[in-house]
Amino acid sequence: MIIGIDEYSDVPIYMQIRNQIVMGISSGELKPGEQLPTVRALALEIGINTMTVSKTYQLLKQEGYIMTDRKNGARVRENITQSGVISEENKLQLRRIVSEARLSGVGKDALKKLIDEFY
Amino acid sequence: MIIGIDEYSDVPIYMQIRNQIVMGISSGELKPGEQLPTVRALALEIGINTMTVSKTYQLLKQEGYIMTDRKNGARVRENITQSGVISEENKLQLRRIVSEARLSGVGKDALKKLIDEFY
Amino acid sequence: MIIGIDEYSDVPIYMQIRNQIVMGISSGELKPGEQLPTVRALALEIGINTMTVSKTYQLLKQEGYIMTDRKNGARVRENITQSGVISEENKLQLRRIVSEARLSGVGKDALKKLIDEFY
Amino acid sequence: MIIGIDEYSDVPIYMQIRNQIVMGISSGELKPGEQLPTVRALALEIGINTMTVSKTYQLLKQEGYIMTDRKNGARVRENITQSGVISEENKLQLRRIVSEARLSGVGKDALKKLIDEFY
DNA sequence: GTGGTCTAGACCACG
DNA sequence: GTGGTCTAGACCACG
Repeated sequence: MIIGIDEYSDVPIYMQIRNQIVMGISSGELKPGEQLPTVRALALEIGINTMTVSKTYQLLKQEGYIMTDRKNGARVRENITQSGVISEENKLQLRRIVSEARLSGVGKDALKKLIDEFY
Repeated sequence: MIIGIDEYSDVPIYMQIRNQIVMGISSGELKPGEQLPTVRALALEIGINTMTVSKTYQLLKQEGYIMTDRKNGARVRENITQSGVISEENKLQLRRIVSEARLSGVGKDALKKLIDEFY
Repeated sequence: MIIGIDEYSDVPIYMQIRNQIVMGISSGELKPGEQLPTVRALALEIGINTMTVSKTYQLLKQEGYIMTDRKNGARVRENITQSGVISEENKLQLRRIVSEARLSGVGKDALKKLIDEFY
Repeated sequence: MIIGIDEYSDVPIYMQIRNQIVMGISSGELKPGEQLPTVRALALEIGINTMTVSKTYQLLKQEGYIMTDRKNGARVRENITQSGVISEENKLQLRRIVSEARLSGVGKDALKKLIDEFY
């Protein structure tokens, strides 16, 4: 899986990586149990500091998306805990996005189509 | 329209206000041409610095949601420009939200229901 | 409140600070709403790096014990969320401590006395 | 006695095994003088490196919980030295657990009940 | 002035 | 070899 950083984005680098890995897991590009690159390898590949990647992995681990075993490095978790609900924060952000889309003249159906595309 | 700040949120205050005003315009709670409170009044009401509210209004103006003139203060724009498309940034955020929801075990339909609710 | 670091401990520095602050909040030494020292001040006082203190504050914030407002720095939260239950991890650790105490010839009552003392 | 490893835990594997054996001795599931499995057998059973089990046994021996001889392998000590006091480290950890429980809204009695349960 | 992020480099425990 | 921790120093957005 290729990870790309937008250096002009307001989103912190460790968060950009985190988001891309989460989307990769959801899309199936990253399979349950699959090895992630080592902290050092990913840092070298992207051209950033190991600490930044380390921060990403710790966040993903704490969120329950990955696990780190000391021998093999980081792996996608086999059984990701499913809360069954959307977080309040994501709900609020979704509401904001829908509002902005509506004011831009984007219809409901276009939004639902994107849901289908991304799901 | 009542504006509330979540002091525990990581979203900057000026952005929280901006988001609530945008959602207010979209929902119709704020009508086209409607007068917004003065910077000073809103700052006093929320209990924050005037500079922060000022930043919000400048952002909203630059985004084309409101217009300001020296005489009448800030007003919701009568004819907000409609690009007809969702911004790339919002698209990416939507994709992230959908991914997280999916991994949480939330179904497509639940997401589409929220679209209906928020639109 | 005075924070002391045991540099020979296996517990990471950021965790030692975190633990002491949590115990300070529980004992009432740190009151709800009370200002914590700034990241820089605490780092200087303890003689460690600001990053390490920053890590502590982020952890405490994520755990819901403190909040950071961008103007005034970090403060003890007024309304700490009460789960009403002991975490599974703490339960397991408690069980280990009780087992070790028992094998050392420490009685039940001595343990309960400590509960009273620390609560 | 069955030993289980939590691969998602931050507690090192050798420590998880050590803790379970100590709790097993305290609960009476492992009797004084009882033979422990060989390093190789236990490693095979759990599916980990022999080095890790070896580390556990060395620690338990050094702590005075077990004794090893070349002929019979490892056995639970008949007469574990009883200091009669709780170690300073365990005391500190107990204090931390009590503090966290208190802030979570858990009462003294619930904690004492756990002492009774685990003792 | 405040916390948040990031770098370059180092050392360590675990396995 | 792996992630986890820490340092010394820097820049930035927010308010």
